[in-house]
Amino acid sequence: MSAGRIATTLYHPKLVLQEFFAGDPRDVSRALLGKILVRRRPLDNLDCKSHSSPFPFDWLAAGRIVEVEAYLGENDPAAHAYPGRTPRNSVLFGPPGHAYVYFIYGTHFCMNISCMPEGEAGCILLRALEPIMGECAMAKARHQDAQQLSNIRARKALASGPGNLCQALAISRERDNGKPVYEAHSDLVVMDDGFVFSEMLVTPRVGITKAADLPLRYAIAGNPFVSGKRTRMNAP
DNA sequence: CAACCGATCACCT
DNA sequence: GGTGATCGGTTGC
Repeated sequence: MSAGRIATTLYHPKLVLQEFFAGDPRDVSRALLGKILVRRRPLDNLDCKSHSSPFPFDWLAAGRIVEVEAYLGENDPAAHAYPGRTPRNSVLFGPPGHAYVYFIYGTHFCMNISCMPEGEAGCILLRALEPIMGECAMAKARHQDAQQLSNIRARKALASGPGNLCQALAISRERDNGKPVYEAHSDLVVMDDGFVFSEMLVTPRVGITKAADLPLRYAIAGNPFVSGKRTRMNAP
C-alpha cells in the first residue's frame, strides 16, 4: 500500500454505488470485505433533545466489514430465497444493494445486502464488523459498559456475529428492511476508504444444516473481530 | 473450553 | 406445529 493510498483512505471515503452489488454473491462478498458499513441515526431519535447539533444526524457509528457469507438464491438450499419469492423474502428478488433484515430465533435480527439484478435472488449476510467509529453508541445499544472498551474482548463483543452486529447499529426489520444502502443521504450506507488486506479466509457457512459444506463464508484472515473461535482454517 | 439449552417469534407446511 | 443464516449463560469434563 502506497502513502498516497493511505491519504485516500483517511480523507476520501467513497460511497459504494448500487452497481457494486449487482453481481454474483460470491464475487460481491469478496469485494465487500474491508468496506465500511456506516450507520447514522436521525435527529428524531436523539436522546438528549436539549443539545442542538449542526449535523443532520445525532450519532455516527461505523465498522469495517470483516466477515460475510454468500447466499446464492433459489438454487441454494440454505438460502431464504430457496422456496421462491414469498412476502418475507421479496427484498431478495428486488434490485441489488438493498438491506434484507429478518428476525430469527425470537430474539435477533440479521442483515443481508441483496445482490444480482432485479428478478434474481442472492444476498450477502453481514457477520462481523471491526468497530472504527461510534463505539460508545454501539456499546450503549448492546447494553455493554463503555468504560471497558479499551479491552479487546469488549470491542470484539460489539459487532461480532450477525445478531450482535445488528444490535450494535440498531438495525431492525421494521426500520431497515428493504432500505437501499447506496444512497448518500440514507442512514445506512456502505463506503470504500481504499482499505486493502492481504489474505482471505474461506470456510463453510455457520449455523446452517442444508448445503452446509459449501465454502461460502469469507473473512479477513487473522482479523480479531471475526466471529467464532476459528479465524484461520477450515473444518472438514 | 466444549457442549448444551432456553429464549421467543415470524414464517411456511 | 416445527423450525431457524443466534446469543449468552450454565454445565460438566
